[in-house]
Amino acid sequence: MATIKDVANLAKVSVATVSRVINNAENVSDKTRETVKKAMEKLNYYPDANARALSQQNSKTIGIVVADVSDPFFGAMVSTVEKVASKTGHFLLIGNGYHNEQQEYNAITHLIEHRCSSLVVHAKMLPDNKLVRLMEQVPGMVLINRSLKNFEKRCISLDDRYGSYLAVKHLIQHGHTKIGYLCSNHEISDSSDRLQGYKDALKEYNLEINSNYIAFSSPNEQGGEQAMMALLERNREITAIACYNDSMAAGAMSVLYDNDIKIPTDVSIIGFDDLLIARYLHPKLTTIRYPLHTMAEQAAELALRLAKGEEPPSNLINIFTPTLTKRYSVNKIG
Amino acid sequence: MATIKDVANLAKVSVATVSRVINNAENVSDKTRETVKKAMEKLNYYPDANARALSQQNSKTIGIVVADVSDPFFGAMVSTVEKVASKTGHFLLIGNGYHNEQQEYNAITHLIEHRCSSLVVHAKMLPDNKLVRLMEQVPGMVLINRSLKNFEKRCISLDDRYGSYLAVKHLIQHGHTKIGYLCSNHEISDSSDRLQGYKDALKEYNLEINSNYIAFSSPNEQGGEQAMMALLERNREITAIACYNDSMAAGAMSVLYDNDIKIPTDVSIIGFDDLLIARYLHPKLTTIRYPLHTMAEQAAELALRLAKGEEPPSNLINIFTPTLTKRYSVNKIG
DNA sequence: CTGTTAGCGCCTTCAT
DNA sequence: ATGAAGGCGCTAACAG
Repeated sequence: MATIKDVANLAKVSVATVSRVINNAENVSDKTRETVKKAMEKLNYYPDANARALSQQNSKTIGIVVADVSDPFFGAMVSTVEKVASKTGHFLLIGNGYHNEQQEYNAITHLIEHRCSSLVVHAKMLPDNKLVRLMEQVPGMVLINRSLKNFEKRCISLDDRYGSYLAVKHLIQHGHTKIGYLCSNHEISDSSDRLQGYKDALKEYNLEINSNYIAFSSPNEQGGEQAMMALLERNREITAIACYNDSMAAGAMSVLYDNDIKIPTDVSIIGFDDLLIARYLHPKLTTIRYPLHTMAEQAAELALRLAKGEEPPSNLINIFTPTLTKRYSVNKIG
Repeated sequence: MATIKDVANLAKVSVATVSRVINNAENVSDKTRETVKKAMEKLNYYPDANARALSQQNSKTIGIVVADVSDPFFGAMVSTVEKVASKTGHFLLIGNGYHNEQQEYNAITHLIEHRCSSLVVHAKMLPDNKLVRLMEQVPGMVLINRSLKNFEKRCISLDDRYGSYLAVKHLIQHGHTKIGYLCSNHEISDSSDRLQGYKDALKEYNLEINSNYIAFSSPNEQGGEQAMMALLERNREITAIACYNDSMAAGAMSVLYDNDIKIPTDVSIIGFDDLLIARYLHPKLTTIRYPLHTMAEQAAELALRLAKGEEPPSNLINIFTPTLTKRYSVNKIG
């Protein structure tokens, strides 16, 4: 692969001049610029990004770690950050944590090794203390979907508990009292917070919390199927179901259909996240909106600022509030 | 950020020794290794990946370009390649082409600049001649979902036309004769090939090709809605619909429901790709299986081999054959 | 406007 | 088993 030297030789100029052309410096005569460009073209020259990063001490790349790019939730997150990155002339490096502490850690350190000055990190398995150490070392590191003590200003998260509370309250206000909950079995705050929101709503309306009404499984379609089946086995009286997320709701709906239970006539169901799929299930899913796009965008911009040594904007929203998106999967009872 | 020199100083050894520890070289005494590791720990040392890549002339990273990571189809593709990468100790660099020639080109050159020795490229807008030039320059570059003349051995693609033919034949065999087609409006071979497959099947059974039965729109849920509405406006007699992909099918189904048209009682529908969503639509979608996982895996492994200067395995499958996945969205007519 | 040169952080012979 | 030193490709003063 051709180097800057090859180009300089061919164009009969110094490497400095070639470098200037690469970087669009002003002080190069049009004629020289032309010959250099021709030489680059002829040699199929691609400036080595690693060498540039080393020399400039700046890799112009922003890193992101998510649990799994192939999950639509994280896909949307990555996509948003990518847009911010490319708009500011950065390249995006992605790491997958796969819901595993060690892999989350590896992903983050990999990005640090690549000298990403800005980091948007979604890591839920890594314990606080390890995260703290990393946050101290990397000023451009921002946490998304998690709030870390003493670093609140560098965290963008959602009030999960409130979102879930909203969902269940919506069901209660439609007359439901026997409300099941499909819970994620991941041992992270998202799961416990959302479950807590469910309980909050029940308590507020003096409804009993029945552990038979709660089923745990993986927070995806298949998990939704399993959890729904478990719930069905144990109860016939449930008239409404709140779900950890839209994917579980989709799985649950398919099981309900298989059992000839009509939605929302027989059973109402509500999701969480408001992913694309919610609009294309039948009936269209009523759900809780997770303002992922805005949050990811803010996180990316914050990371960029912090990396430059700037302060977080004073009006920055660190904890977002979910809202209800009404569609057609919830009915008044009776 | 600490450098190898800092570590060497603190550990009172030379940088060479530190380098050996970093690379797990044999010839370092246990004692020295210990002190060096302690020093690294103390300084929060992260070896600079850019410097290593430069010095080793090998970035240990594989690059992938897709149209859009946030699209579930490409999410799955990226995820598969990522697994191959991490299994072989590589890091993954992702570029988005956004269905745009210039952006596809930029994405690829970015990856080349980062000295990814292996490249898995999904680029459909870039014309053949540009692609040829790149393929010539980068021996570890592999094309996915596209076949390039004279580079067939470095391409992994699907027989789109046959897949679509299979789908429509399936509908015909269920007695349908008035069959609509929801076509992608992207001007790429995928669109025209799949449309051609639709026509092939009709011809084989001596059915008329009616241009009123074909609607074009974006190959996503929203496009499916639009195309379906267009079809509905123009025809009442259609009893079955073949779709460019599952996303369009999902959009179409939601429109059919909105218009009180029952699936599959009134209208049968068939998708393409067999993404996760197909199993969670109601009714579960009959579709054409795109063996994406296998294909992406093969592409990644091929790219890795080629980068090492090895030949493609002789038994490599370059053109995959789609298959039919029967579910519940297609009925016998009448 | 252009060239010379000293690093950037790390690896890799080659000595010792 | 360890150290010294040149080089990877590029940038950034500094000179001219």
